[in-house]
Amino acid sequence: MAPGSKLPEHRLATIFGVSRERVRKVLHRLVAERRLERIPRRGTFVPNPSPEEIRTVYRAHRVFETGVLTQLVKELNDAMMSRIDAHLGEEREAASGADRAASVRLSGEFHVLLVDSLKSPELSHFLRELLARSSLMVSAFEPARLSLCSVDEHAAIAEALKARNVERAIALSNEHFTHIEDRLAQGIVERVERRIEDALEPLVPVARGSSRKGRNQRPDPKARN
Amino acid sequence: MAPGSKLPEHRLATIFGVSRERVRKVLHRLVAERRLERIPRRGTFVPNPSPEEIRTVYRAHRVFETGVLTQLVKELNDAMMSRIDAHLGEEREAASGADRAASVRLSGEFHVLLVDSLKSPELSHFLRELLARSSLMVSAFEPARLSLCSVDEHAAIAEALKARNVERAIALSNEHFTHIEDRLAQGIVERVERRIEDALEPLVPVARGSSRKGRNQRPDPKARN
DNA sequence: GACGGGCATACTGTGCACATTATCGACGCT
DNA sequence: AGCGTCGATAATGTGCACAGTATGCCCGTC
Repeated sequence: MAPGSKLPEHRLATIFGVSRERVRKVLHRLVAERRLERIPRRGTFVPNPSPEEIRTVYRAHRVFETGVLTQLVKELNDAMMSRIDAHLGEEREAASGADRAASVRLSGEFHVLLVDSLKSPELSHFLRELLARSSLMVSAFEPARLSLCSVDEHAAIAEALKARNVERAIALSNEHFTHIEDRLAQGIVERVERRIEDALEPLVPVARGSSRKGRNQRPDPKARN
Repeated sequence: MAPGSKLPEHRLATIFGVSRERVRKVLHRLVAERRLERIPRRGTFVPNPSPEEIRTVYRAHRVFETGVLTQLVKELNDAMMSRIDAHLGEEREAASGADRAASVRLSGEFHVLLVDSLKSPELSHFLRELLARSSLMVSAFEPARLSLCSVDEHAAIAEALKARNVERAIALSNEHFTHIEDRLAQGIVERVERRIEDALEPLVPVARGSSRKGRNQRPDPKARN
């Protein structure tokens, strides 16, 4: 599922064995959630996030969690703290173990746990949409390093919360998201460099033939899913 | 457009002179934005917000704007302040004048102005969805008093922002939304009382006849738009 | 050899018709 | 008279087929 690849409705329908209308419905929902992009009369595409978009998404994360932490300090009780501690325990276990998938999932759920404790479906829903977009960007630009959220940074935020230190919790949270953003930005420049190399390769003298370059201008004509 | 009223697809299609599929698409989008409710195989309805839902929406407003104000104090510059002042001027003008519609619109746009200055489409989009839900609740429970946002409260928040006083700005903002929430809660109890009266009326002895109570159990069978 | 216009193809957009299901009135029973 | 069941009706859900359009290839021309 490379960024920029097209998602033809009929192809998806045949792949998943459902009708095209069903595919359309799902695609429209994903577009509404900003997880796909749609150009009228052209088709639906996997978004290719620009550095600017990455910046605005993580800026949203920082502003949002600032509000969450400020409110959370006012409401924090023992039950919440023990839930947070339990979650950090799970995170550490997954991080030390080999279960990369669980580690990634738990990393995101730390922030979900914080906002869910405020008991506002609107806030929870917004964070989940933001996380979905972040995950997409991560999977696009960080196929290797899967665990972006550091457990230690989560633990530090939790410590500041326990100490009822709003300023410190906010500062740590903002740094936390900035770390992720910076690593993504690093990933994107690496990707661009790789693409430039790929684009330049056909131009340097290639000894042995089979240099079919007239057809299939698209980067991945058989892109699926 | 009374809360709880049903929105039949075919009827809307004939009213607006478009195909039913077009209506369906719009209804689904509005449902995704939580501005309508849909029960599978039953239909689409104008939401009848419960007190609990009102609480969570304004809680979201408070938490969200807390984050916005905290960030805004760090970034505030002269251009933004002058934009805010200009907006407050417009609000005052509309409030003193007879243009109720403009007054309501500008009241909401004050908060939009704040979040837009943070230059994150994600944050702006979320606030607009929240405002759409708030407006719906206001129109449902406050048909008379249209201007819920007080211009003075907006001005006070702006003053605290100028003074770089984060705590005060947040406190004023939270109170501001709590005021709106309380007035809505008051509106909802009044509405409930009115409904109870309406429901009780047929039970008290009615002198003159035409008490058709067997048919049309629905509160408004001819509900349109 | 390169550029521009025309044509074939594939994909998206949309209306339509049928199948499915919930609702409401009526009838019969207890 | 109240309640349960059955049938008619209307509204929703879904697949299908056609229309409109962008894309890419091919050929003709400069």
